Amino acid sequence: MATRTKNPTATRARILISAGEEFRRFGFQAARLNAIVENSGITKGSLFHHFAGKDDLALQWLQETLPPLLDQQWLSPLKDTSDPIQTIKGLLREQTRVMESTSAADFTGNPLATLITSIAPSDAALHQAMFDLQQQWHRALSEALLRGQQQRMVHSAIQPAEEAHLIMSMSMGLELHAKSSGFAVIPGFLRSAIAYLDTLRPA
Amino acid sequence: MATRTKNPTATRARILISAGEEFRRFGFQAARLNAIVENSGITKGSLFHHFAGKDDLALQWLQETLPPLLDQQWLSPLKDTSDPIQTIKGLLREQTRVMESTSAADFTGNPLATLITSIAPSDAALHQAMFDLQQQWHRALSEALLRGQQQRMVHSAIQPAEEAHLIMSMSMGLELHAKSSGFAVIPGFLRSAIAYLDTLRPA
DNA sequence: CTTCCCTCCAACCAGTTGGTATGCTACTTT
DNA sequence: AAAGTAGCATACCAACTGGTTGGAGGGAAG
Repeated sequence: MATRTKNPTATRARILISAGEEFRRFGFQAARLNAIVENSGITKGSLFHHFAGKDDLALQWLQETLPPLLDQQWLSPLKDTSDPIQTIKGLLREQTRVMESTSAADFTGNPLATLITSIAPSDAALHQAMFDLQQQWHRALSEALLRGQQQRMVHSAIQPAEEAHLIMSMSMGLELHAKSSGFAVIPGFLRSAIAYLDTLRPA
Repeated sequence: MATRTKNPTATRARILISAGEEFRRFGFQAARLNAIVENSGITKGSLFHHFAGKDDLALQWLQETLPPLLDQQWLSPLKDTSDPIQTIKGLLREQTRVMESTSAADFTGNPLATLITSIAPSDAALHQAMFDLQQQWHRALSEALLRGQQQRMVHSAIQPAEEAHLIMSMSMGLELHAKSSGFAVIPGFLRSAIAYLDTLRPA
C-alpha cells in the first residue's frame, strides 16, 4: 500500500506540472506536447488517457492552477485590506521580487502576461478562461479601491474600475518590458508606479 | 520594362510583408514558414534564396520594418515637442485608436508587445534587436520629459528615465489587457493614464 | 548570339508535430 | 477467484516543420 505502482491522481498532477512549465515558458501555441511528456517522465499514452488533447490539457491546467495562483497573489491580499493602495504597492513589489529571483529563462511573475499573447482568439474555450481570470482580477482591484474610498484612504474623485485597468496593464506590461529590456528597469518602474499610486490618495 | 518577370527587390519585399503579417499575428516561434510562403505567392526556394532561414528572416524584418514604425509612432513626435506630456497623451490615444480600428484577429498597436513574449532569450540576435528598439524608445521618452522639465512643462522632481519605464509598460500592457479583456477596457484605461500623466505636471 | 550568372521554382528531405491503435498490468468488483 | 476496467506504455501514423536540392528561365555583358 505504501508504494502504488498505479496512481492516477499523482500522474495527472505530474503531467499538469510539466505542462505548466512548458506553457509558461513557450506559451500555448509553441508548447510541445512531446516535451511535456518527456520531462514529466510519463508517456504519451498516459497523457492522452488523462486529457483529450493539447487544448484540453491547456484548459484544465489553466482552470486548475491559475485561479489559486491569482487568488493567492492578488485576490486574497486585496480581499480585506482597508488600505488598498498600500496593498497594491506591496503586490507590485512582490511581483518584481519573484521576477528577479527566477532565472531569465523561466520567468513567472504574472503568468497571465506570457499566456495572453499565445492564445489565439479562435480558441474559444481558452480565451474565455483567460477572460474570466482577468475579470476576477479587475473586480478584486475595483472593489478594494472602492472600499478604500469609503474609508477615506483613496481619493473620492477617482473611478476604481478605470484605475484598475491601468494597474493591470502596468503589471502585465512590466513583464514584457523587463523581459526584453532586462531586470535593470525594475527599480525605476517600481518607484514611478508607487508615485502614481500615491496620487490616488486623498488630497 | 514595365513588367519584369524577375525582380529580386520586389519579391524580397513581398516576402517581408507576408512575414511581417505572420510574425505580428503569431509571434516568432509559432510563425509558420510555409504560411509566409503561401500567402506571399512566392515559393520556398525563393525565400531561402533571399534569407538564410527563419531566424535571419525574422531578424531582417525586425531591423528593417520596425525602426521606421517606432520612429513614426513614437520617436519622431517626441523629438521636438516642448510639451511632452501632451504629446504622450496623444500617442496613447493614437495607439488605442489603431487597436480599435484593426480587427481583433490581426492586431497592431504596438508591435513590440506581441513579439517580445515569443522571442526566446536564447535567440541572441533577435533578443538584441528587440533590446535596441526598446532602448531607443526609452531614450526618446526620457529626453522628451527632460526637455519638458527644462521648459517648466514637467514637474522638476520626477525622474524622466524612471517614468519612461512606467509609460512603456503601460503602453505594452494595454495591448495584452485589451487582447484578453476586450476593447471595452480602453476608455477606462485611457482616462486613468491621462490622469496619471497630468500628475507629472508642475504643481 | 553566346555565355554566364542571378533569380526563381518544384520536388524533395529528415525531423517533429499532435494524435492513435493496441496491448500489458495492476486494481476493483462481484 | 474470475472477470472487468482503469492506468499506463509501446509503437505507430499522417500531416506538417524548417531546410535542401538541381535545374529551368530570363537578363545582362561580351
